[in-house]
Amino acid sequence: MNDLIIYNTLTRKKEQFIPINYPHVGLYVCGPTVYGDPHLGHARPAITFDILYRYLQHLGYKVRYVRNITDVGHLENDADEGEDKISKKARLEQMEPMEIAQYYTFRYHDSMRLLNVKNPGIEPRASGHIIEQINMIEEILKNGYGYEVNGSVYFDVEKYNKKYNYGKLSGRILEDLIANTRDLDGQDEKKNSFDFALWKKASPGHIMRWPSPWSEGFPGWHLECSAMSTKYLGEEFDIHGGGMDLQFPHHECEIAQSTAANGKESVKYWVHNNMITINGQKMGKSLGNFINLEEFFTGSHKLLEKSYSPMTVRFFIMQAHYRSTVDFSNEALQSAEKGMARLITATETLNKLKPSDKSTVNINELKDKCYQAMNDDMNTPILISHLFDGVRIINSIDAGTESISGSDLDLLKKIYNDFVFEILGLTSEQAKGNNLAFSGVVDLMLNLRMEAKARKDFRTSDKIRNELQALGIIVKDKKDGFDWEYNG
RNA sequence: GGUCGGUUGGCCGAGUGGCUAGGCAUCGGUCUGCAAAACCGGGUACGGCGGUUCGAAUCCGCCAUCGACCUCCA
Repeated sequence: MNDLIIYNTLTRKKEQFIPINYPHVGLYVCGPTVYGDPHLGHARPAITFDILYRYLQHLGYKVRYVRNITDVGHLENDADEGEDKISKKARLEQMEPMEIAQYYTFRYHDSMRLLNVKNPGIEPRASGHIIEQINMIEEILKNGYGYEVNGSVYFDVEKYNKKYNYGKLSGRILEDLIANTRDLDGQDEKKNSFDFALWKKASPGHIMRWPSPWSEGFPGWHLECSAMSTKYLGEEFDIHGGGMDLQFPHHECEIAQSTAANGKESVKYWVHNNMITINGQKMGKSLGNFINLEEFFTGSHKLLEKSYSPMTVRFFIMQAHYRSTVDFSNEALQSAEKGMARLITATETLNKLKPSDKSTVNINELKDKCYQAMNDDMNTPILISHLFDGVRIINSIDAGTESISGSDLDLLKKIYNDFVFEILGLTSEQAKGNNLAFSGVVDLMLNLRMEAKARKDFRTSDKIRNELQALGIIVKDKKDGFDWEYNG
């Protein structure tokens, strides 16, 4: 249980995972900003940290998993006058801001359910924690690391950096930031361009606004995560996750805020997943390769040759290490789809295996390798490669070229149940067996085919096979019978 | 321009100073009435140039190339 190693962005090293309050683990992950449909970029962190959550639980930790919903928009860089993303969308569609946020929150939940991503224990909304954010700003002001200008409050990075180290997470040095500053609009209120907003006074047209000691306005970007993680996980907690693109400035600012408010660092392990590319290119709206999850599941995007099931997307993401970029292409997705089908079929074959007196295969070694892979910074591709080695073992036992003892068979079943379904979170999407009448009819047809084969009536047997195949039923002959799969 | 991270065989994608990653595709074989499935086996690698080393794809340097971030974009 103490063998888990994870890569900590803060130290840029793999470190042994030791929770602050064993056996409890606090896990905070940056969730979506709900102003648009969930896309591949949302799937990657959701799945990465779903696996971490599942694995920690599997190891016996009691995990409190917090994943926020950002429904207080963030200022938009290229919008005129720093407009709130959610309120902008609201005006465009003539809806209430909260209506937009609610709609896309449901859309996000729907996609997560399809991807078999477990619900977090707490899913706090930024809009529901305005008071906590205001309190945090007051703490920061009290400690002297913030200043108010015209109803807005900014974080004093330069002062903070004199005592602490601003830039430690992303490897930035304040002097470089000063040297590289660009000219941006609306910077004149700040002492320094790299200062960031804790509270913004709302412009007259800004719909989302709350009262505060400083102005009617809205909280700054990075504050919600600091306030909500502190509220639910405490001033110090174990793991904070999110996409690599959030390292700077978002997570850097979170560190600064928490440290400035509480006087100490809040996060022990920072974990970041890498990004997704499509056909080798960054995914972006302007590049026309922006594919949302629903388009994947239905195959409706023009770059997709076919639809890809949620489990295919999940499996594909897990076949790459979470700290590597992963490139989506039709060819790669289709090979993942086939590979996963083979893995899932093997788990079904496993349940039909008959034990022998003794084993000719080493199941304990397989188990150890699986744990070693997961313990080594959640190396799911290596885990999957071991599971495929196991597939060969399962099929060989089924074919009679290897044998397995009863106790080894039980262990093998446990390994596959634990790793394939519980930890990797795959589910069988194959429809076989869902309907007793349906599978009964297929079995009946295939028994008739067996009889036809027995009397060498191959015209009839081939006709049955071909017509079943046309209906999506794949017939697999075995030595002493048959098996089949339905991909409807 | 700055910081960081990549560049692996037909495609995807791990890993390691010398010992088969794995998947998909492909080729040969076994099985089969045929096919499929399954099993066995084969081929194709480590961006370029130098250096360290008995030995580097793995360490170092330079170059090329791709990507992320660089203050309000999850």
